[in-house]
Amino acid sequence: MRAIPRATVARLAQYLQGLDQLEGRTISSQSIAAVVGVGAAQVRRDLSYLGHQGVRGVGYDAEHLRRAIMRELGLVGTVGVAIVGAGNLGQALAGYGGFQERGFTVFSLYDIDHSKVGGRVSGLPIRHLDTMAADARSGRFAIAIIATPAEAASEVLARLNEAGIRSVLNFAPAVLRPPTSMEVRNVDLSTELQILSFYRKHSR
Amino acid sequence: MRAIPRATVARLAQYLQGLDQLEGRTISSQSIAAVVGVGAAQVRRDLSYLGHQGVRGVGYDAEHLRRAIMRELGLVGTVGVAIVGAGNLGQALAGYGGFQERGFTVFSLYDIDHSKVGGRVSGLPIRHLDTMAADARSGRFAIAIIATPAEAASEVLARLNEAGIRSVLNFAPAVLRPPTSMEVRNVDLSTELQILSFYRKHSR
DNA sequence: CTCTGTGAAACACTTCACAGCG
DNA sequence: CGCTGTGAAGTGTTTCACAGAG
Repeated sequence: MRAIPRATVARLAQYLQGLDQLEGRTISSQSIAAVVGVGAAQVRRDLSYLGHQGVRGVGYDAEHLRRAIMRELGLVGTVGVAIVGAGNLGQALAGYGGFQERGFTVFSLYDIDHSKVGGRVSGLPIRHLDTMAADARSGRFAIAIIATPAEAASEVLARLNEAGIRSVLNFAPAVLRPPTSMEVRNVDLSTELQILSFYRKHSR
Repeated sequence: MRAIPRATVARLAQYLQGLDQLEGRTISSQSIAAVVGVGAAQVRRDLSYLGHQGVRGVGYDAEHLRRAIMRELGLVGTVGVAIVGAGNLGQALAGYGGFQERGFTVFSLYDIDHSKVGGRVSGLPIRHLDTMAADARSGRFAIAIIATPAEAASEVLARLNEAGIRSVLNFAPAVLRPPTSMEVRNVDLSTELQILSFYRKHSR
């Protein structure tokens, strides 16, 4: 029963968001399933990885469940995040309001452009990339978001690895081959559009 | 052997990117595998869904393979894309240079803010959301990217569906429940960070 | 009687290992 | 020989269906 499947981890995060849209002290697997669009059996199986959280005949206690999921996802206290690359995308991400309310705090942006370094974006400082490793090691952030051009991405990834960062969200359009010690999630716009293109073609 | 697995479709898009980094007229499953970080057997299995494309003892013809993948992904001619929401993120996406070279053309951004409508971002016009359906129906775009606030997302999705758009990439932090006629890929920053948080916790 | 938790079956996807083609 | 294409085995994930708790 140990070792939560990767697919389940991804859904737990969705259930967490979904809980916000549900009313009532207790909720059933059925109602969660309806909100996130999966089967009720799937929800029960997923939640069973957290141990017995529900009450038979009644459902799950909403608040208790929220905490249990957050604990399992490591969302205790505030998690520090760094944004590497202060270009268009980096700045847009810095302006995204959802971090704070989800328990994430952006510590800083990093760039190598001297005309940007020292400035601020959405209230966040832009620091030089060379200072990143020290900030990482002193625990200012635990997760990094790569928002650089493609050419810079693998270099940045190597530096992050060296600085002991294990979790990376990559927005650069590059195929990154992370060391096994790292967990990298790629969000490549081209790839996503290409996948959508396939499903468009195969829907008529 | 028909019906390409979803997982394979996602990798085909990656192989396509990976081909750019490989030299030579012919390439082996081994070399593709090395570039995108999967097993060679996986690559061969995936490519076999395209029919017999390789030559035993030699490998795959790079140019031929690229075309075969593009054809399968529906990347024939140029595919039109719309960006809904001309805020921070929408503007950042509009400035992303990778669309053109991958065969996608952004037709327009859409917004409801009258101070934005009529303006331009990165050379692209911002049109009123109310004109979107007509543009969709006249074939100006086939894929839409939602870059609105969370509250607006499901309303936009409904409008897109009504306008006959089947393929949507959603950047709004909302759990969207698409009709079965649509294929929606969600890129939710919070969800991604929460998943990364889990793997960070479970790596020490 | 309702709704959870879970064996067991079904399904989906990946990897192995090798026959066979060029 | 080298490298593809693919049965067969293995692994991971989802769904069914129901026992059992409240």
